[in-house]
Amino acid sequence: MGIQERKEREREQRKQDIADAAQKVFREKGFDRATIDDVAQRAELSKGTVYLYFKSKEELQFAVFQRGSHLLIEMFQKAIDRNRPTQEVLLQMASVFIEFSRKHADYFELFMFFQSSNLSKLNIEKETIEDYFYNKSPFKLVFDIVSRGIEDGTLRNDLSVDLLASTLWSQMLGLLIVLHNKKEIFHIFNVDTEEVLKSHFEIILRGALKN
Amino acid sequence: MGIQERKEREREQRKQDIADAAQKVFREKGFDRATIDDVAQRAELSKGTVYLYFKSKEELQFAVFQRGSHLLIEMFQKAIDRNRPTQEVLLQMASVFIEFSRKHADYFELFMFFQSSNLSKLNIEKETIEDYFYNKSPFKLVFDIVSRGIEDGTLRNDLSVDLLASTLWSQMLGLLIVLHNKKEIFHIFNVDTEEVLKSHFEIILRGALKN
DNA sequence: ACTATTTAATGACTGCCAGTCATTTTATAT
DNA sequence: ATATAAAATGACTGGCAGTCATTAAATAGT
Repeated sequence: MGIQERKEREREQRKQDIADAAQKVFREKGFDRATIDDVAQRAELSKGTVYLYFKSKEELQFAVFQRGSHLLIEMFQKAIDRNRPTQEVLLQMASVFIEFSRKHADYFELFMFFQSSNLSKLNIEKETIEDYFYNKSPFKLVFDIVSRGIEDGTLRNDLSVDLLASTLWSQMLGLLIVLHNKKEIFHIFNVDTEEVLKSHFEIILRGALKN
Repeated sequence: MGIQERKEREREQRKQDIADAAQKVFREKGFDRATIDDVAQRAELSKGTVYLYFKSKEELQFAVFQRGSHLLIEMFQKAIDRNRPTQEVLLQMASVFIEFSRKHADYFELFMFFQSSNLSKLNIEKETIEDYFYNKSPFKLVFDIVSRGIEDGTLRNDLSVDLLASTLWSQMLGLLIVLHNKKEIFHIFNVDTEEVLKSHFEIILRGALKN
């Protein structure tokens, strides 16, 4: 009796279709201006149906965020050349992240949004959020490379892999958030955001490499 | 004819009163749940009057943010002991910032909100925002101490004061944003946010101090 | 093939609220 | 005392997230 399974697949497909529609609408109008009716119309469904698949507008937003996250993972994977020295790979990843924040600013702004909200206060299925962090976060890739870096002696070994990876990732993500769309503001202080990134790497590398 | 001046003062006073009310209401209900009517009622004024003084709910939010920023400046000033070595003063400031993000989480969440929004897209008087960055940002204090640190040889001198100060500030603010309210999430990766802060300083100090 | 039952989809409706604006009240000028 | 200007009011509008009673479609039972 494959009916259960087929229904399961169909349900998943519909969910994807709605997320597709949401993605387009959010990109076109921006999250705040977009309405659930817009999304429903785009997906050729009624508003009520959208709510059968996503419990809130925020959950829909989280679904789009996850797609952005997935894109970042792909970009990382494409960029990582495991034949190159670890330091180079790490810098390459950072560079991909910077590129992501610029070329896919709409996605990156979702990163900013969810970093800045108290996830537990959002009307999103807890399971959905946990599944993301357990299974779908791009951080996992960073962990792999940092792990290799500590093993091959590139990175300092007085901090645990978990800790060093978490720290480097958080610093990078945090910095990108603070710099994003702030060119003009940094110019008030006679600084360009590009330079800040460069000096970040100057400081971090000196601080994180071995010896 | 001091009527002009008196009126000016009264207007400013009323603005403060409304901001006071907003601060209380936002703290009690949270920004999203709070309504302008709540604020008006708290200030014993009508909704329309609130809009005579603030052009949008966001502008009211920005006014409260500025109070938080002012509090942070005061906390910095109280903590800075210019007789102590620069490295110690810098760490002391970082420690105050961490304390601020915890003990005044409602204010800090406004920092997060405005860092994560595109300021130019908010319905806030441009002049208000510029005035803040030019005259009221706590970053200025960081700049002073970093400047001293470069002069007295504590900090590396191959980066300009503006640049090093901007970088250290952005790293710290970004990291606090990423860590805030994320204890549980970091635990998924076997890391505590406290440790991340410690290792941040390990890395930054090694990377930013001279030689 | 027909009927009953379960599952999916619909869209009119509700409640809420940011922001507006014609009207009223209060303060100042003449 | 009256005219004019400035400040305050609150009823009203438009828009939208989320709900739910109703309808339609799919599946199961006989």
